[in-house]
This record gives sequence, structure tokens and C-alpha cells, in this order.
Amino acid sequence: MPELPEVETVRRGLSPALEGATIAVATARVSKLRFPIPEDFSARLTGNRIERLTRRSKYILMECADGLMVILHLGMSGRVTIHKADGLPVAPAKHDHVELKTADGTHVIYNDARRFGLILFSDRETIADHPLIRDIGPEPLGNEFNVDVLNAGLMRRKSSIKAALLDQKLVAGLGNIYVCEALWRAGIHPSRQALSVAGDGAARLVPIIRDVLTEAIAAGGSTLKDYVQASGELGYFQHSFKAYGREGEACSTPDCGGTIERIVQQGRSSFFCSTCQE
DNA sequence: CGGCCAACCTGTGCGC
DNA sequence: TGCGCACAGGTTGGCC
Repeated sequence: MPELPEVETVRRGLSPALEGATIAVATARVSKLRFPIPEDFSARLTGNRIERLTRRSKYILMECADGLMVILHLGMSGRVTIHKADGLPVAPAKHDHVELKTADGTHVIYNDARRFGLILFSDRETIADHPLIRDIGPEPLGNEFNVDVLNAGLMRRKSSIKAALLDQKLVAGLGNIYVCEALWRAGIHPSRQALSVAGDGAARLVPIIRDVLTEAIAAGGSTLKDYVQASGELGYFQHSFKAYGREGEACSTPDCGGTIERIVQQGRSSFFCSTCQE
């Protein structure tokens, strides 16, 4: 479930294994994910050293010693696992598309059933101007995201608040789950016009968005520890969502008494409580 | 340009 | 047990 918190958790899980590591073997078993995998994928990575892993929105950026920047996006179903040399599966699992082996024998495997993810090359000088990166809005956990910015974004939209918050140009990293959760916490109906949320609504949403994401990262981080030991999996977390996926259940807002409903907006499910979200 | 839908692809779960 | 359908965390090309 890769929205910002999951991507950040994967990044944090990979850092100790990859930062400072030299790549001994780089293998791509499919020719394309959402886009073709670079033809020089193996050649360019073999012998290269990974200096650091960063994240922009839902993209993981792998900066290498020679200036190469690897762009990784998990799409809908992308998973990453880490395996020590002695715990490596004998044969690649279904949908294990890409694999890196570091000089110390650690294997990192990218698995993606639907192949909506992507792996592309850029470089550290031009990454900010990359077409996939350059138009992305402010990081929600950074200072560039604030009430003024959100207000400005909401005021020039006729769409719903749900659609507005899903728009990566307005704010980075939110996906279907965390937009539902943030709107539930803020008591804002997902069908409300974005414009009408400017002002008070935006003032409430900014800290709520920050909290929701921060809590999810914290939950992922604590789960991650066990998961890496157990199976090497990154990206699978048990989050306790209050609205998402809870159609028909009682709303957990104190004294609300309402029921979580599901509607479809722009082809995507929205979960909300019509009693406490207006 | 803003807004919306279809499409990309595979897997899963449910009703019959 | 099988079949068909709805639906799934993201993104974007193309059409009003």
C-alpha cells in the first residue's frame, strides 16, 4: 500500500542495507514496468556505490557515487524485500522483477504483480527537473506545506476536496487511504467542493494531514523491525484505519453514532461518515 | 487549462 | 470447483 508513509518506511528499511554499499550484481528480469527498464540497467549499476536514499513524494531516489540517480516508484503493488545471503530463496518468486546484490551478499528484490511501478535513471544534477518530479507539490511534512499554500491550492479548484487532495501538484504523497483518513479526522465530507474548504477547513487539514502521515510512518517503522527479521518484507503494514475500508461499521468519532459509508468519486472509493463529516 | 474517465496489469474475494 | 464480476494503495493520455 504505497502512499507516502509506506514509501518512507521502505526507504528507511533499505537505507542500512544500501547506503554506502557497492552493487555487485544488478538484474532486471522483465524489460518494462510502467516504462521500459533502462537498457544499461545492469552495466550502469554494477560496481557503482550507493551514496544515499532519499524520497520525494512517493518516489524513492537512489543516488550513486558516479552521479547516477535511480528513480523507483512502487505503483500499486510494488514490494521490496531484503535477504541475507544465507536466507535467499532458491528460485525467484513470481513477479520478482528486479534484484540487486551488494558486495556483502545482501539481496534486495523488487516484486510487483501489476507492474505499475517504475525504475528509471536520471542524474543528481537534473533530478529536480525530471518530468516525473518537477511538477510535484510541497512535501506535506515539510515547511513548504502550510495553510497559505493549501488555501491557495483549494481556492482555484471547482473539484471536490477529495480530488484536490489526491492531486500530487497540490500536495505530495497523499493517496486514497490517507485522504480518506484526513478528511474523516477533519470532519470534512469528501464530496465538498475544494473551494468551500479553504479557510477554516484548510487550517484544520494541515496539522491533521501531518499527523496522519507521521503516525503511519511511526507505525510502519515499528512494524518494520519485526518484519525484516521475520521475512525481509518491506511495505506490508497493519494500520488501523478509522474510515478507509470500514463501510458499514460504526463511526468511531466519540458520540457520533453514524455509520461509515462508501461512495465512488472519479472511479475511486471514498469512505466517510455522513453524520460527522460535512 | 480544469475535470473526469479509461487504461495500464494481475490478483483476490464474492455470489451463483 | 469453476466462472464472471467488482475492486485494489497510482498515474496519465486523451477527450470534453
